Formats: sequence, C-alpha cells, structure tokens
Amino acid sequence: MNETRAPMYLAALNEQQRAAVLHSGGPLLILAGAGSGKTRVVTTRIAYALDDLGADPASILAVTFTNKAAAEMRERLAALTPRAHDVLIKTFHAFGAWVLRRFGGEIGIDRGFLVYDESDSLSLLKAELGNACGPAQIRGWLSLISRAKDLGLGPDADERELRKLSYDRRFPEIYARYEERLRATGNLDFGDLILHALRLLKESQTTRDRLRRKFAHVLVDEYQDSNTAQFELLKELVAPSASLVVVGDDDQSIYGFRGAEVENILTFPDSFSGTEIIRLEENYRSTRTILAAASAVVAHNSRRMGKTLITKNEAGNPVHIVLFGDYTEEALYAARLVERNPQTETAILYRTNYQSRIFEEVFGRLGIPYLLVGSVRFYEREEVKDTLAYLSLMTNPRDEVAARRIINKPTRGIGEKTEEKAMTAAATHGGDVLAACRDANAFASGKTAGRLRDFAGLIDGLHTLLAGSPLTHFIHEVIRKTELLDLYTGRDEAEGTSRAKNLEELVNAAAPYGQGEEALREFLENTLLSTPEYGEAYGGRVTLITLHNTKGLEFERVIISGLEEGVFPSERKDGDGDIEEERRLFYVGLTRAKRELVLTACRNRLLYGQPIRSAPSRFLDEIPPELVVKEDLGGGSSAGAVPGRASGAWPPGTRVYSYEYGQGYVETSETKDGHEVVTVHFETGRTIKILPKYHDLIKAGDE
DNA sequence: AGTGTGAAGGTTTTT
DNA sequence: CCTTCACACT
Repeated sequence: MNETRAPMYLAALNEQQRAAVLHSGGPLLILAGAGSGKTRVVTTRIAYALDDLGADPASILAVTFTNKAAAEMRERLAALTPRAHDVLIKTFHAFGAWVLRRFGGEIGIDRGFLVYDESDSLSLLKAELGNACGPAQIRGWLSLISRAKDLGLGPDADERELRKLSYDRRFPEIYARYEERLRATGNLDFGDLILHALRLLKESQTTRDRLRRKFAHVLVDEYQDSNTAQFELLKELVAPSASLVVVGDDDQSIYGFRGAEVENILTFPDSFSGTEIIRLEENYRSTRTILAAASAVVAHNSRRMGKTLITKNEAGNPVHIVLFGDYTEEALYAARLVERNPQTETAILYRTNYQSRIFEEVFGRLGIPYLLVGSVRFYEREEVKDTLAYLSLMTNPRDEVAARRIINKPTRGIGEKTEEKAMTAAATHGGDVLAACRDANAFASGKTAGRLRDFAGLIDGLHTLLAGSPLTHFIHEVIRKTELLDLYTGRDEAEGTSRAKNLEELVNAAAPYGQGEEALREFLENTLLSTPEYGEAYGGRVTLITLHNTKGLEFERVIISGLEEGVFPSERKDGDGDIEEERRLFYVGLTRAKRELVLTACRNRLLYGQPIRSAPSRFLDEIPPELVVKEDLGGGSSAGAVPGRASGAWPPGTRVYSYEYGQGYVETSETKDGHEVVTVHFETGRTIKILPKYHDLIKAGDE
C-alpha cells in the first residue's frame, strides 16, 4: 500500500473499512452491520481501483438489488471520482437484461425482447389456462413458477426438483405451458433475466470467457438478498483471477418471499475458496439508544451469524412508542410531529403500500408536502401501460399480452370473441398478431375484419413515423393518433384524475433517447426495469415509504407506523409467514433512524373497510423497557371523547415525561371546556401549560 | 359490441 | 373499502 499516494478519502475510513477498500487477492466477504458505512466502502473501493490501481471503468461491475440502491451508488461514486461514468452499476435483473440484450441471440433469445411484469405474466397465464382456474389460483401458479426460476429451475428441470415446490401434480405441466406461451411472445419475465443469463453462461463458453475477461472487478451489494439463480450466475461470471467482493448483513435479509437465500451469505466462504472476511461493526448512523433497541430486537432471532454493533454516538432520546385509537389519529400525530420540526428529515414507514393512503390524505389536507416512494409504480399505471403496449407491439408484433391489452382500447368494436380468434390466427403467422390482423378476412366477417385491418394499419402507420422523428415527438404522436390521449383526457374530466398528465410525463421521459427503433428499445427497457419516483414539486422533508424500500436509506427521524399484530408482523392465512423475516424487516426499519425513533400502533384497524380490534405488535415488547417511553393517546372508540380520561388524571405533583421537553412534574391542574389543562415545570427550567389530551405527555414510569 | 348493475371476494413486501 | 366478475340490457 502506498500511503503517500492514497487519496484523501481513505483517511476518512476506520481501520476495517480501509482494509476492505485496500484488500486484494482472493474473494472478500464484508459483513456490514446497519449504518456501518457499507455503501461508502463499496464506492470508495471502486474509486480507489479507478484512481489508484488504474482500473478500466468498463471492467468494473457493481450489482445491487433495488433500483434505488443502484441510483444511490451511482450518485455517491460520481461524487468521489470523475472516472465513474463507464462503471456498470445495475440491479441483478438489469444486468441480466444487459447480458441477454447483447449475447442472448446465442440461446435463441430475441434481441428486442421486452420484460413482462407480474401483471403481464398474469394475463398471459390466464390466456393459457382459460377459465379453468380462478384468478387466485393463477396467481398461485405464477408465484410457484417464479420461485422455480429463483431456484434456477427451468421448466425442463428435474421433475423431482420441481415437485419440491408443489405437491400439485399439475405444476410441471402448467409451468411448461406458461413457458411455451411466453417464448412465443419473444419476451421475458423477471425471473428469465437471471435464469437465461445463467443458461447462456453455462452453454456458451465464448460468451462466458468474454464476460469473465471483461469484468475484472465484481462487487455485489446486499448479498444476503441474492437467490440461488443469482448465486449461480455469479459463480459463472466471475473468473478465478477476478476481484470479487460481496457485502451484506444476514440480519437485513428481507426478501425471502421472493427466493432470497440467506444461506448464500452464510456459505460464501465455502463456495469461493480463499475468502477473507471483514466485519464492519461500528455504526455511524444512530444514537446509542436506537442501536441498543434494534440490537435487542434482532437478538430474538435464532438463525443468524451474530454480530455486535457498537457506536461512539451519544445516547440520545428514548424510543417513543405511541398508541392510538385509529389510523387517522396516528396520521394526525405524525403530521403534528412534522409540523413541529419541519426541518427535520423524516420518514414514515409502513408494512404495506396501501397504508400510505391515510398519510397522503392527512398531509394533503394540512398542506404538508411529502414524497411518496414506490406505491403505484409509474410504469404500472393503466394509461402508461397502454401506451407502452402500443410501443411494444410495434417493436415486437408477437407480443400477445400487449396486443390483447390494446386491441380494443380505445374501443373500436373488437370484442372478446374476435380477440380470441385473432390470437389463434396469430399462431399461423408465426405468432405475429399484426400479420393476423392484416389478414383478418381469413377468420372474421367483413365489418369486423375491417376493424382488425384498421387496427393493424394504425400501428403500421405509426411505425413508419418512428424512423425519422425524435422519440418524444414520436410517442406524442402515438398517444394522439391512437386516441389514448382523448380517452384519458375525457376520463380525467369525469373522474378528476390526472392520467393525461402522466402520459405527458411519459413523453418527457423519452427526451434523452434520441430517435429511431434502437432508441425506442432502449427507452422501453429502461422504463420497464426502473421505478421513477414522482418527487416533482416536492418541497418538504417527509418521505412516505414501505419498510422494504428503505433499505440503504437513513433519516434523522423515523416513524414506523401500524405496529399491530396482523399488520406488522403481517399475518397470512396459510400460516407460512416467517416471523424472523418480519423481525429483520423491523430491524431494518429501526436502524434507518439517526436521532429520533417513533413507533406507533392503533387499537382499531380497518379490515376490508370494517374496523376491527387489533393488538399491539409483539415487536414492541422486544425493545428493553428502559430504552422506551410509552404513551397511550387512544382509548377505545374512534368517535367522541375517550372514556376513562376524566378530569383529574394529572393531579399536581405527578411526575411526567414529555418527548419534546423532557422530565418534569405537574404544578397545577384545572379543567377548561371539558379539557384538562396542566402546568408542568420541566427540569430544563421551563414551565409550560399543556393540554395532555393533545400533547405527547406521559406519566413517568407509565407503562 | 358496449355498458351498467349487483354480488362476491380479496391484501404483504420487489425485480 | 376496493377491485373484479358474471349477467342482463341497450
């Protein structure tokens, strides 16, 4: 190591971090606790390789699991070195697409393939199985198929292996039928991006060698989230001579439901011989209290490597637990916290996306700006998918799912029966739906055939515009000529929505892509594999986000909401919920907080619109009581006054604790307009009048 | 072919 | 509370 040449950024690292950056030789496993500077180590390591070891940017591959993490890494690397531009930073799936786009032809994959999302796969399987299965069952089959792909099992895999996934004897056959139908469209689903990339590397020695030569440096972030297929892909991809670094934390494995195998990180040293392990156990993010709470919670899990996180940070405030009557109170409380310290960067975390709704509503009503992350992904919106379907069908006329979606949208007099006939006819044209429509006289009567020909004509006509015009202009023509724009403008007026605006946004999103067929393909690929956030006009400091989406992020103040049994931990009827994974998810949430941590729960929650009682999450009891301040702001009913809170609940002399002001005692107590008003003298020397009902005041030692 | 009605049924989490 | 689906009507 050459200390004199070592750049400034190395000086900012601790000993373990520096060792992780400078390590050379065999594979490296970095076990990085929450907040231990993991991303910093990865980005610094890349910058060091570029700036000091003279590595070629194009020889570096960094893989993450979410788009957000990839974006974050790109940004932070760019801040370290100007040579970052050509470094390949992608999600595992996007990397699979990258490989297949270039070399997939060798195993018969269409260069112009698009990626079907879950709903596309669903409609495809539905088309294949007809009315024989209900929607729930189709969903079930699809999830099995996707698990199989996670395991690296294609439809031709050993039947005994496939049977392990399902006792249902029909599964292998249904998997095979789905796959055949999918291949006929020329497109791929998410699982295929990994599975076929793996197959390619196994079958084509040329491509494997080529990629192995190219990627002399491979880094994998969030390695605990990798699944079996991804692990195998990695083994094929990385040359023995290459530098392989994986970073992860078994306590933060939260994607088991989509096939992630914690085993991959536990057995990494066995799979890659000569592995060195470096542990990052110093947390730079959270207060001592927050870290102690999180560590105590995750200690309840049995299947873990075990590690001890330490921090030099101050103890900070206790963890604040608040109980409410219902979700509205919970949301109002969060809003009030935000209003009180509007400059404090805050995140509101929840288990499921739909829980964001009440916060959106309350924040909107109070005029508090917020950033909503994830929720309904842009490209999953109906109007966006419609437009993308037109574009897809143009580039790939075998795209059955796209064709079904738009063949009668806007309505053009083509019904279900006709649609079915057209799809059947497509088979005789090599799957080309547009060709079948042009030749509609073969299976449809005069008028209907004319409509089908018009449909094909519309798309062919649009296609001719593609070559000469910039992509933005072209897509605008598509939404105009297909009359999607009119359709949604009309609906917007009727329903008060803003779908037409989303279409404009889609047009704008195409701006960086130049023109022509190639630009369109690139645009489609990027759109389908990424999730842009709508942060426009966001002027505030509040983020609404699912727990899963927060991985890798940090906030000054974190509010985890909906801590109720059945919600978090979530409860599944079929009973194979994994409580330890839920707990890890909770751990992830807790460790996002830098300084302030608020946990909230409600006594009543809504199930299908009906209020039902719910018990506070067991996780709340797993935090040591001495780290916690508990408060109960919600009696029984959500309507009217709370019984049992009559005047005199705060007699003079009561020792109290306020989250805002600290310890104190009640000096006087009186009742005004039916509300109890107390004067509290705090240890800080301040004396303040407080309405306990509306303030987070609690009795010291209160449970 | 398209549209409107009522009843039934359904919730994780992401690529 | 929402969406989705079957069925009857225009």
